[in-house]
Amino acid sequence: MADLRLGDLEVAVLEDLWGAGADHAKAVHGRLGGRRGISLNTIQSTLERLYRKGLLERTKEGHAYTYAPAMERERLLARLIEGATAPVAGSDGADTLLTAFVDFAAEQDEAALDRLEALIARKRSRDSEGRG
Amino acid sequence: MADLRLGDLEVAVLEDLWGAGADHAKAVHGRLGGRRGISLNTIQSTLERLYRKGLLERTKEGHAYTYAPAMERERLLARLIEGATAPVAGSDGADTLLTAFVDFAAEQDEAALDRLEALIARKRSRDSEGRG
DNA sequence: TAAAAAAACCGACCAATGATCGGTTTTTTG
DNA sequence: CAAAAAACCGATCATTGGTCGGTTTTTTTA
Repeated sequence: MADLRLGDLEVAVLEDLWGAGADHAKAVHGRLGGRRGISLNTIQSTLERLYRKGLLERTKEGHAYTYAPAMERERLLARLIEGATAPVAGSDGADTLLTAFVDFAAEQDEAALDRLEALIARKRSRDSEGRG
Repeated sequence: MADLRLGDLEVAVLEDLWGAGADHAKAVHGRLGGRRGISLNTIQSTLERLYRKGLLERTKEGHAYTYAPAMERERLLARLIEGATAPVAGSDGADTLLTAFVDFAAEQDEAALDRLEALIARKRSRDSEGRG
């Protein structure tokens, strides 16, 4: 379940469903198909692939599947980070990766470190509050 | 220069050179080839590919190339994070990604958030010191 | 209930990329 | 100059994502 490769269309479909919440292949195609000149079949295959990857859930409503994201964007991002870095992040504890991320964040913009700290604080308070 | 896919062998070779600092194809093959039952040619191709990707530098010493990592592990990790997440990290500012990372870190182990904070603090002081 | 419409399902092809190497040329060097 | 070492060239294979056409199954609906 580790490494997760996503193509352009797969990401586009995910984006679409994060926006729409849950929908049928046809509707997704309606929104993305035109812009890309892509057939409904292609969208169906892509939905199926995302489903097999565990990134979409689906339920049969009447005759057609309704697809919905199986996780939020943040969760997927976390898995992508994990998948992309795990093979390279040495076994010397996770600090290499934490360091790398701090460097990365600092490169983005000056205020990023502040926001990162704030998010840590919020995460802490939520966790302690919510369960324990 | 964005997306960066690394195969198993490519990562193994990078690891090897982060350890060795700089070396010839033959030496890398000496260390990795046996374990994998891989030919010297395969190692050479892989070094070449990594070189083309900008992940290794090389200089001709005598008749053979000496390859060395073009960046440290942390820098590569940062690029992998960027490459893996950029297509999915919405355009709503970088906070989605920061949040995802905080979640990810928190999942790793309890103390990770503490270390992350410490690293932020250190990064800050280094930066202001260095070019303040 | 039988035809028409809709959607799933199946299988196929293409392109890119990483792993893998054999063989040939070039460069050293003894 | 001959032998050894390494680069260089090109070729094959597997996997994966994008792309469909055609067939079967399921629903409608006339």
